[in-house]
Amino acid sequence: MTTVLIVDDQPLQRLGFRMLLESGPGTAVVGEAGHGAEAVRLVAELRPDVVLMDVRMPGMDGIEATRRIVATGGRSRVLILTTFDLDEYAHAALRAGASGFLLKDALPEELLAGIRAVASGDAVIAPGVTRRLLDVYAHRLPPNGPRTGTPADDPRTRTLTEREHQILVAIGRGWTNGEIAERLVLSESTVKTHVGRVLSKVGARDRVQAVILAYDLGLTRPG
Amino acid sequence: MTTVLIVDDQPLQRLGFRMLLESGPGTAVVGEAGHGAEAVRLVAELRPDVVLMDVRMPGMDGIEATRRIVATGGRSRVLILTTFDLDEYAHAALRAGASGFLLKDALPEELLAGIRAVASGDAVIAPGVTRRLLDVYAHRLPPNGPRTGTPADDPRTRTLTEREHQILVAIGRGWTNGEIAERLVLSESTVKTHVGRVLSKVGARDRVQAVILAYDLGLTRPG
DNA sequence: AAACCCGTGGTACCCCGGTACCACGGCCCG
DNA sequence: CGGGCCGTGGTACCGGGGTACCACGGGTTT
Repeated sequence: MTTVLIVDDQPLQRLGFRMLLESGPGTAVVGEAGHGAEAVRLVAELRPDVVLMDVRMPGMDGIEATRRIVATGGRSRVLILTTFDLDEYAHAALRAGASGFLLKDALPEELLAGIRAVASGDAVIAPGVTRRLLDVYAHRLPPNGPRTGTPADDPRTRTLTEREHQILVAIGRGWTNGEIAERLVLSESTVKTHVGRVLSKVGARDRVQAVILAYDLGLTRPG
Repeated sequence: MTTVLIVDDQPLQRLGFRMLLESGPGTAVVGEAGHGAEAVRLVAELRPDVVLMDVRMPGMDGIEATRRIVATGGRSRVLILTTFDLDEYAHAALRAGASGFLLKDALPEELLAGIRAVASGDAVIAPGVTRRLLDVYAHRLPPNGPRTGTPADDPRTRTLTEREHQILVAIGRGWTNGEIAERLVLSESTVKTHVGRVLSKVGARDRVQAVILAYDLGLTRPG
């Protein structure tokens, strides 16, 4: 019997997962969490075999929650679920230590299969994402996968600093450089410097594409 | 017994709705559709009391599907479901003839209550959206609601022309004016003219905010 | 026929955004 | 201690974006 913790900010979505998992034999839902912090807490308490983790959540997101769960060294394995088929996401998720990465538009059987696979120690990646992941990792990592060693950080892929992340979020909200300067209490020059670095790091040619990226990464939530 | 047709492009989400509706007494799921066109077809065939309609779908979206369903004059009533709490959305949905508008993060009980209300002829609007809707409609429409008569189209709220809509989508993809001109085979001057009109119509001060709007409206899909 | 909307195009102007390059203080780590 | 990295800031330059205003042909409505 595989025990599962469901993490998603939408009650209705959780219900769907719960119904699915409880209808199939071999899986049992031992808990639900509505955001990242709660997930981390419940994993420590319930020690589930598999954590079904949504990426986009208010407060602590799925990636960060995954990072912390994996860092505790427990035996729980994290299966990331997201609506979007985006490379950056997959990379971040796997770097955070997730054992799998599936899209929410997966068929119920695929999801069940994924949970079984992850529970038995395998890794699962959504079909569409696999090939591009391989393209990226194949030539710079040992064959046993991304979990061993730090992915070589070339400056282009290097993660954003806290400040830069903050700037990216601000861009994603549609703020002008002037507004960002105002709200973060900076000079516009500084903002421009940061924006420039952010754009070059994430590979966006202008702030418009950075906005798109912010949405794709879930940094900005519609509405 | 209220019959319901579920329309959502994500099988897992449909499953959640189905489980919920079949567990509660008084509601029965008579069918599922994965996109707008299928929804229109199935409504004509199954004549459900209520159509549970997602907004963001590939191909024909929920708004357009709603428009067509309502246009047929059947007795099916449409309850729109969306992830996002956005005015424009609500307006478009209600203009299209929907009987209700709920957010996907609603609690299961709220959803059931919404379906019951819509089935019995009432209108339902998500709490957060209600007030702003009233603010907009209160002073320009008769008290019995948006369904009677055309909402006075002042130029600011007037719907985009087909071309302008196309331009907005292009902006949402992150294209520069030059790229739009190239791909749509126009002069850059013309593109600028269109862009300007789009921005003023949708109330965006620059293309960055138009991109955000495009995401919020579901014109652009992440990934 | 006149009025209107839509799509197309142009000119002119200004400002914001992005880049290149540089500078300095604080901090941490080898 | 010296070398990075990070955050802060500046100057200078230029290209694209946005606005204002105008123009014309084709279609529909009045």
